Amino acid sequence: MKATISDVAKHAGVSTATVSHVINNTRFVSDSTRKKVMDSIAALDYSPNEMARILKTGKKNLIGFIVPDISNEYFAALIEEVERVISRKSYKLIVTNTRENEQNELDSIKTLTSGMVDGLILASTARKFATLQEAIPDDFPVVLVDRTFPDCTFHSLTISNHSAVYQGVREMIDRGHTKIGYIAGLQHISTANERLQAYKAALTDCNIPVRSELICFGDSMHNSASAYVGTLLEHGCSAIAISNNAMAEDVIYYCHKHGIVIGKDIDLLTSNLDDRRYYYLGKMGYVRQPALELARAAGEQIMECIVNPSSPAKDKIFQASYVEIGN
Amino acid sequence: MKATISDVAKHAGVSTATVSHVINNTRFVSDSTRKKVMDSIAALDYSPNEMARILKTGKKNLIGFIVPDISNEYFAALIEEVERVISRKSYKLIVTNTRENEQNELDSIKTLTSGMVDGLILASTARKFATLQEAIPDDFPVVLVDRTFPDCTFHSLTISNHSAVYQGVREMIDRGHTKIGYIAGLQHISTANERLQAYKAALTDCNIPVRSELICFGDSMHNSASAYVGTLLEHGCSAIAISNNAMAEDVIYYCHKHGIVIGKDIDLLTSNLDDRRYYYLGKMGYVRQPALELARAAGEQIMECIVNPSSPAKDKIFQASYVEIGN
DNA sequence: GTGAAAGCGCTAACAT
DNA sequence: ATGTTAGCGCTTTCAC
Repeated sequence: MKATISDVAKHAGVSTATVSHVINNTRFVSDSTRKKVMDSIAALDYSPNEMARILKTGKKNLIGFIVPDISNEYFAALIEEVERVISRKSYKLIVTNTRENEQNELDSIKTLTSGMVDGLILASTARKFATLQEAIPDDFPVVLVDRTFPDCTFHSLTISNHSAVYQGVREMIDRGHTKIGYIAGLQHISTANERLQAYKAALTDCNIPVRSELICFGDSMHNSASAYVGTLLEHGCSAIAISNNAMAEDVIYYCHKHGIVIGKDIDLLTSNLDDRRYYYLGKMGYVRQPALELARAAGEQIMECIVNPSSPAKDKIFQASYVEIGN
Repeated sequence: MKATISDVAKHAGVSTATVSHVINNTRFVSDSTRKKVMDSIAALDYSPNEMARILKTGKKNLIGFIVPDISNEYFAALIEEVERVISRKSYKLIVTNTRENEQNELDSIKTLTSGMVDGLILASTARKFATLQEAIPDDFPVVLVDRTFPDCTFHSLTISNHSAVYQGVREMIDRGHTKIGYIAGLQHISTANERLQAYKAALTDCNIPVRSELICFGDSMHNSASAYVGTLLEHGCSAIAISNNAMAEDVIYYCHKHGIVIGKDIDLLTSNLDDRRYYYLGKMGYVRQPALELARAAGEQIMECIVNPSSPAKDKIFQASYVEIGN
């Protein structure tokens, strides 16, 4: 079995206190005893049990980040940047992936919040805020990121897509499109919902009827959207707006596979954190997400929550911007 | 503060043993006491401290996965698939990102292996195997994935790129290229090294001198490669092979930005798990990584290691394949 | 049907 | 300069 601190103490002929103090440099130990202890540690291949330490001290220096879809580069970027921010305060980041599954999310919350991490960043796929509130211990430091709820009482950091998507659809209309398809994401996700509303608002404001057969619902992840493109085209769409990047990539792929030239045969509105990947795929509308700013703010916010757990919930909203890319 | 099991016991007027048994359904409790306990749990918003439970029982049902670059979709795909596999055995996955930094990796190893997880999957960025061996407790269930070491004594699951890259470069040569640039990754990474060797071997076998000014070294992550493209072109390269997908994306972006048509002005050899993304970027050579197979095997292997920690180290090597994509 | 108490591996007063 | 020991929150044997 794995050696414990008392094994080391026994082996070195000292007390566990001394061993502990050697490990943590937390009080003076003479060179000779220190050496004995170090030797015993090496001899027994000892390393302290972090769980026991955490249990005792309550200090973990660990943040949890629960994401819905780790294979979406947008969330990957958030993770990377959050990690950067908190590592400067010598915190480490632990990530779990839920695949947009609420039960997975609840399981992760339970594992992480019950003594494992000091704080939690959460891009939630929950249906209702109440579910979350129930799952997370009172006063546990949490910040919601990317997605929130109308009745949310946690800190929340989000990106509003309304005006950018609205503008994107308006541009399509201005370019003469009247049959504009929409591929929506999971409607319990605040961002997905907001984007769909923006699409509808743009149409309505231009007196174009919102037709339900032109609106398809994907699962906000890869592989759910391509099936809809054909249908939308059959319905006569000359333009398609897509809720998020993962589904947009499906659509783009579909188009290329079928020889449909983007920006010519079809007008596309898509979204991501960085237009590099889309730059060369054809001319299209693009909703740019300020993901790094969001991640930085989230990292700083969770650190602040830990220091000051009862500060009033902030509700920071970043703005996505509409751009046109390609050539 | 957060309620503990003895708070609940006190509140319900029972012993901690009873509370524990109610929570875990581990011995009979009369309906009336059970109800009292449940009520107290609700009243105090109690949830058990997982760390304490782990400390006591040693059971965690948690696997750690340390990746070097979470924003690389290849690793994201591995994560997602590993999670799928182990969740079927009701294990959860915890991920940390090292950004190709060895110290980050060592820190993560320490956090995870000292009592937090039952097993570790590791795509290592360590320079030497000895470093790893030192950091990981003896007999801790580990499987190395994607990258390994010549002197590795852990289970290791990798993808050989030698023949695919070799073939890709040979095809370039067959198409008449003689000045073929190479953008290499971090050379302490086994895969990056293997690919560079394959490139050199292909040239040598065709009596084309390996010229060091045509070989550039990136960091295997985004944003390190684009700077080299101009240089390689100035040196007269008509073809470029790129070690991994993250850097290839830089190159592709660079080309499009500068009006260099892929498959016409320049020949490219790149690599990833899935050619979808590259499909429409022009005609190019492509090394396809069987990432999902790799991930599945890794998930199964770590589960087996946990059941049987002392089974002899396996060394499974998958084969990447060369394909031509685009049109 | 329930309780008392030991102990998981560690840290940190309190001693000396 | 170092040792003794209580206790972090939980599970589980043993006892009743």
